[in-house]
Amino acid sequence: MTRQALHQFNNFHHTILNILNSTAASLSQTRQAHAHILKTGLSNDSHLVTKFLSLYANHLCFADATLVLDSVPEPNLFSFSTLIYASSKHNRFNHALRIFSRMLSQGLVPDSHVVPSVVKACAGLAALRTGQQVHGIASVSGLASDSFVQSSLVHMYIKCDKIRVAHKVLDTMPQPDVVALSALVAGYARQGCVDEAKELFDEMGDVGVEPNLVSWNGMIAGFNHSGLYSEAVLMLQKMHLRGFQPDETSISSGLPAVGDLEDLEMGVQIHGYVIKHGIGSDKYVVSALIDMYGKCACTSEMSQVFDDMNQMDIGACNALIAGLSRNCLTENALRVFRQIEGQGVELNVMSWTSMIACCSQNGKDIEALELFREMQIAGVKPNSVTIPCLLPACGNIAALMHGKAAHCFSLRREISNDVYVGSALIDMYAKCGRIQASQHCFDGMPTRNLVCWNAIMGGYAMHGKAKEAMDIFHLMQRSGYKPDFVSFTCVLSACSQSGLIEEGWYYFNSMSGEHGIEARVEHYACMVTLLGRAGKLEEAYSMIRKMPFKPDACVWGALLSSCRVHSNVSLGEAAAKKLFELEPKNPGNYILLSNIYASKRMWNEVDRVRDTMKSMGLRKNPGCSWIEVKRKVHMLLAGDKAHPQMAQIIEKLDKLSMEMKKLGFFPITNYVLQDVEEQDKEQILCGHSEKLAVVFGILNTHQGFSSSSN
DNA sequence: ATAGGGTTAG
Repeated sequence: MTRQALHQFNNFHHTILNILNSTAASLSQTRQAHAHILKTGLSNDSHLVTKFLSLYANHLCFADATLVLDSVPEPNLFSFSTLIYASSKHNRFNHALRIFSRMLSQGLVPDSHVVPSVVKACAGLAALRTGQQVHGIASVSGLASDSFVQSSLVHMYIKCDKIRVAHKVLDTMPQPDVVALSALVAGYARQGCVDEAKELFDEMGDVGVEPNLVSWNGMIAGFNHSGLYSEAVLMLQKMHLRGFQPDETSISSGLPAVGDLEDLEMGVQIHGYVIKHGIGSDKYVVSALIDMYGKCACTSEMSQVFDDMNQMDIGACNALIAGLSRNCLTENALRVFRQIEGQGVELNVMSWTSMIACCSQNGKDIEALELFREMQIAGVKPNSVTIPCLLPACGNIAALMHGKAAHCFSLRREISNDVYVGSALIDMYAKCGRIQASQHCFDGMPTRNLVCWNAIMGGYAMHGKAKEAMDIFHLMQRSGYKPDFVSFTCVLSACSQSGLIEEGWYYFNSMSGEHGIEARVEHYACMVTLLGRAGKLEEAYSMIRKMPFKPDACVWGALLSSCRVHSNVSLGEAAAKKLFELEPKNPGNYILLSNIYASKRMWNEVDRVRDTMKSMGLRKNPGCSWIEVKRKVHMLLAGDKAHPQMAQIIEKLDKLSMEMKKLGFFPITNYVLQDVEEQDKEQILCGHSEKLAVVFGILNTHQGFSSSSN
């Protein structure tokens, strides 16, 4: 070696030592040093190897780190441990587990340092089986009494929703620490086991552990997560009284509960606290404030908080979209959504799902379906919340094909067993005229909740199958479910569809009598429909007058429809008068009234109503009737599965409904069925083999219409 | 070289 070379080498060596001792060595420095080490053959030094492993891993260069590990003939426990620790720390859980299994295959016995990192990886992946195996290995290696190991196991079992197992592990700890206890408290509370959480929290003192800020926060978050809003808020107040300063976490966990209680006064008070304590720039706090104002219907305050935010955050954006959606400001929500998209902030599943939910809840069904498509093009994977948000849009416009596609999607993503997905599928199929498919979904569900039962019952009610609906109502109770107000809406509407007056009264009276549920406005609407359709119009009217609250448009609408059926002018006028006040822009009400006049040949009155409509710029919305037609076609096709062209017919129907809604009105009914009476339409669609030819004829006519206009 | 609590979509 020449003198110069030796000098250079010494310089290098010096540099390398400096680099290795500084924790903040840059990636290029690390690479340079590593290259040098490889050239000069110092790579058997296990201390150096470990140092490189840790440097590479902390720069998230796991491939390089693994390469270093590969270059050593026999890495020691310390080297493995370092890499596993770093992998876990940076959420590379699978990597951590791979390295761990390599470590085991080299015959190395894990120690109390490496096990917590491995367990953390299992927790991160919610990999219960692997976690249990690691637990076994730790026990065999005599590490089960190490407090760090135990603490990590507690955490892992909580993440895997095995709270009781976690509790057992904790009970074996001679001195459970505040960390593990707080995690367990939060775990219980999150799962809705409030009593256990409270008990554990209250008994912390007895074990010699004082609950700290984190313990309190865990309780608040847990209560919020389980829907126990007043408990959450109470906890927040209590901790403050006990001398704890609520921090960012306390506030962001407690505020959503304040919003759900619509306690604006407290919300504003907390907002003041946030400003006073300078924690208003925390992104979680900002999101929670937006959420709270949104829930309290204070949209301008909500937007103010958003505008004052100094850093763009997708969580806050999502909260804003949800808030606008909640307050029916669909256009604004869409604008915000597109703005975010344009600003280069990455939209996540929640952003897309919120937007889809917003559209399907606010009458923008086509937009919801289009957003779903766009979302997939954008490469964002829909989840088990996205599907139940999308499906109502399919049902609303009887878009069976889209609904089926969503069903297939949930089967592929293995989320079809989710109770919300299942319930939404049941409802979608029913609305598309496929009650058999609804029943099939219901039967296939491994777990059910009340929502599922209500969905299938509502489906039968919708199809006018009162017997089936009532059977389900009783079967549900025998299966141990207590009916709620939705269940009664379903069973009552089933009765009203089939004119079962006696049964209707029975269920209506049993509601408050046997089940302790106060009748709501929708239950009264069902009863009005039931009585009205049976021709007991005066009785229906007195039902409305006896209601303990202000009748809404549904109730008056039910009366008006009944008056149409029975051609009752005087009561029809009374109902219409109320409806014109409640929803002046709904053309359906004017049409119903004019139909009543027409049935009595009161042509002057007919003209008067039509003139009013015209002067208000209203016109008949044929889209609604078309969707009804379509439902019937779906229903009828379901009974004729053998028809060779069924698939094409349905596909055409779906495409058509999309196009027509886009056009803003409904050519088919206008164009072809314009002058056909209701009962004739019925005949066209429910006749025998000609029916399909007729439907096809309609479609072909429309096809010609639509292609020539394009 | 180990550790616990947070917002927004049904």
